Amino acid sequence: MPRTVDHEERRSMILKAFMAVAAREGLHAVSLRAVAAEAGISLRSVQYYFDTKAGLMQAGLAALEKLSNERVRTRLEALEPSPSARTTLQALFAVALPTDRESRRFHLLWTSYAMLAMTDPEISDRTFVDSPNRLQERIAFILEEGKSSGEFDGALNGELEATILISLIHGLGTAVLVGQQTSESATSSFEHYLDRLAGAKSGNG
Amino acid sequence: MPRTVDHEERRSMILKAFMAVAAREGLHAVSLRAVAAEAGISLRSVQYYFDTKAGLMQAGLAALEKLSNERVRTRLEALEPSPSARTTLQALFAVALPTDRESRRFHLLWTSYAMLAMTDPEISDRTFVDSPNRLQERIAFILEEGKSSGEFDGALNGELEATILISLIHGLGTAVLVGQQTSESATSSFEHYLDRLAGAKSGNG
DNA sequence: TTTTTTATGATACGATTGTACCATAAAAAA
DNA sequence: TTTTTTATGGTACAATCGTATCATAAAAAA
Repeated sequence: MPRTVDHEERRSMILKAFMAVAAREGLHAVSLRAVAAEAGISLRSVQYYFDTKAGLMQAGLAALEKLSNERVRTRLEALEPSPSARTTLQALFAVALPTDRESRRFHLLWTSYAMLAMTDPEISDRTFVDSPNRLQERIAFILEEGKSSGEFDGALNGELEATILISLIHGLGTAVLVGQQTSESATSSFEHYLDRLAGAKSGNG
Repeated sequence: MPRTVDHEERRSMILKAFMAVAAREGLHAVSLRAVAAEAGISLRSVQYYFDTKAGLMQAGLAALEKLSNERVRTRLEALEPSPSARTTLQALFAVALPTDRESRRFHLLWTSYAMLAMTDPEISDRTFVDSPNRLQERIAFILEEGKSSGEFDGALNGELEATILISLIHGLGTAVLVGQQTSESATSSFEHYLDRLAGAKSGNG
């Protein structure tokens, strides 16, 4: 088996074990030995493919981000052709809500990483600015489309509304994650919000 | 000095050191020795007042919650007598926004604890349900008062709006904490939201 | 076939951690 | 004054961690 082994396949196999350990025991409790045991390989092999623990942690965050992007893309591609702005926003909300185990795992680890990045200089804190920024731009774009199609009022401030929407989505997601809200109550709240957003066609001043 | 020493004063002195270490190095990096060094006392003394690390961690969360409640209370008491619903909501938002160092520290540690509670059974996860629930009830009450005074539409669903408001406040707070939003943009967004909430007096169907 | 490179295992090392134990100074109680 | 209790320091211990080193099986290259 040695020589000619797919490095990327090997790395992603180890990263899968990393995610499992991190989700089960907490990001802070991840150790190279625990990841090795989870993957069924030796400590040395984890070192071989990620060099240091910092390398593994950084790769873990990158993998998390990639996974999230794929989930969003899959969800949006599953929509009917030319979906309405509201349908698209609903899909973005649904994929962000930590309902299934994989989604809950993502939320837990993403937030843990975000907090870690605030004290640990080895974790890039740009990720937690750039990634939400991209989502916010996407939402702003959806809102613009909604304005063009007459679904939303043309006077609606897309940038401001996008900021509110992404914060609301994130806030409701966290509330569901910690168990303060149920998926149902969070969804009703979001739908109610969309109702008013669509209904407030004449703005407020 | 021994015999007759104020235990509560001693504990809160150590907890202050605990907060400092946790905020500077991250909650995961807190050790009994680091707290002892920060407080300028011996490891043994930290053990004496908190017994185990789990005891210290639990006391840390309780202290954090108490600190937050005091901040909210102080802020609300500083308002003019009989403030409008909007003024009260603005104050709640302002105190929740991580602008000053103490507020940023609170947000970082609170969220870190919330994530920790999801994998560590020694940290009570009820805290992260009960505490937001109390805030949500308070917001709902404020909205009811606003409805009575005519500031908000009487048909407004207070429970639903409170859920949205608390999630929005939390979401914007986190966005500011990680640096994705500035305090100014978050504040504009919140004000804009309040505008529409107050303006949508005829509901939406 | 011999040699080199790749991938992996085993393990040792120094550092750090939570916990437990022993000693003792100081104050209160007798 | 003697005795007991409280508060604190010092330290030892076993466990765990990240990292580094040595050895080697296996495959590719020569």
